[in-house]
Amino acid sequence: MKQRSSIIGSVEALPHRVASHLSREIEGGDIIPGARLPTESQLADKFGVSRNVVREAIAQLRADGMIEARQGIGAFVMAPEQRTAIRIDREALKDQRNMEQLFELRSILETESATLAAARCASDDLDAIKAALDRMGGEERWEDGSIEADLLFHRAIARATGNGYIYTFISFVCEQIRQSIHYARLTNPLHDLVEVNVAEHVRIYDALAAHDPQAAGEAMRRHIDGAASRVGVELTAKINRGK
Amino acid sequence: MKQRSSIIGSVEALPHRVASHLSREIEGGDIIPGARLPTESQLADKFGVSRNVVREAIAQLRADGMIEARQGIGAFVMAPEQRTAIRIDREALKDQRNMEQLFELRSILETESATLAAARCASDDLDAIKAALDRMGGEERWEDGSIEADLLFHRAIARATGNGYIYTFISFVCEQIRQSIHYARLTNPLHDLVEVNVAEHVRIYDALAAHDPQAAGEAMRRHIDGAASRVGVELTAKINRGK
DNA sequence: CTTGCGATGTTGTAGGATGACCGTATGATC
DNA sequence: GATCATACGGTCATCCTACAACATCGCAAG
Repeated sequence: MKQRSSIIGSVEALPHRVASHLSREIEGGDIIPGARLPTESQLADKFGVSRNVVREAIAQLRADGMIEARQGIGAFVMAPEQRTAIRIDREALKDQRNMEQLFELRSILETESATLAAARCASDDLDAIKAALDRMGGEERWEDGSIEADLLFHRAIARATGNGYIYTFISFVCEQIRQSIHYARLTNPLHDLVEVNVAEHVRIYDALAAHDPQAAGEAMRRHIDGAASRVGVELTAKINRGK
Repeated sequence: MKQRSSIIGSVEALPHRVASHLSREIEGGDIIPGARLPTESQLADKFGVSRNVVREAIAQLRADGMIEARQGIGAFVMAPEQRTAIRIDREALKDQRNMEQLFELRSILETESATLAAARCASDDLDAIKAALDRMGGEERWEDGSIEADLLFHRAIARATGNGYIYTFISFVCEQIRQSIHYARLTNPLHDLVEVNVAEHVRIYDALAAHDPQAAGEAMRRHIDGAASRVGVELTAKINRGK
């Protein structure tokens, strides 16, 4: 079959490209909430793809609650508040300010996570956290393994809160940050900073093991601040949070 | 065209039903991460739908990072940690314990949101918050309008933090809770409780207007606790959070 | 004026055809 | 016998056409 003339040449799949394009148009305000999208056929012509591809793209956006399609009428843009999913634009994180804000959110979640975990964690929770910590301090300080153990550590704490939503949200935010960092600079030895990083984790673990919520929370907050500065993000806007 | 024999009779669209079914199978552990899904044709036969429908369902799951399709090989289940989107199962919120956990997460986010907002909010931010408050206390205390103004109030505070991610996360969590409540019990007069609710909001606003972070945070925490108990959810596991 | 019905447009679903890509088996070459 | 090129079947990616389900509008009959 002859190849249609595509909009852009890329490795990404067509539905994803169409979805991204529509998503940006909606996010950017080109199409206001409540407005109707062009028909599937029109979109197919516009992007130079088949109607089938357009439908798959719309299926993705519809799953997020970004648009709503009604049979016989058309597809409509929905208000951004009633999304059924949270999605973070990886591109936006290249902006230092956005990364800073995401770190601030992470700080909030993780600080409280550590606080709750200190009060609730059982012995097996502590074992899991300790295991992750050992992996970090162990021989596999090389790039990937270390980062993986780092995430494992934080997830283990989140799990120790006993709150599945906290676990989900923290996992998500951390993963977004990790991938964004990993993408920005692939090589990151800096062994002296690794030592600092491990030391911060040890302090968190000690507070958790002592079941001291306040100490755990503060250790975690300092750690996130440190982690942020280590990747070049300064949480300048530090407020005198209720401490 | 003759109607195929569908799995279940429902008003939901076919792709969504297939996606939900697959999602539950993955979430439930029936298909472990890394495993390969049946081919599109097999799934089409299994669900009694066309391959087109299966592809739309997979498109949704793929957008969430739940599965990954590789041309020429098949579709594979991915680890739950590397999802690219957060989605909350509305069904699961019917379980009191899950609702309780979601409220706890909301408490964390909103408390810190109020704290930050108190330190950062500008006069126009306060105006927006005040406007929402007036709408709540105003004449439209009837069901929907009141709840809408309530959400508007909380969103205005989140916006005043200047952190877009905090706004997104809080909007999302609040919306999930609202829809779940709205679904559970459609009628909710209880006018005396409405007065209490408004009073709590006033206290939050006063703290924000006074730019008192600690007072704002505590007022918000008390409000969320109160809101939870008003819908029958007790945040029993209250910890001595770093006060 | 109201009501019913057809025309038209839109999304939803079915089904088949072809291209692109992957893994493996087969067979030729050294 | 070992190695490498090629053929083949399986699978996803995309395209196309056709029809069903639903909504809206206009027009004609009552």
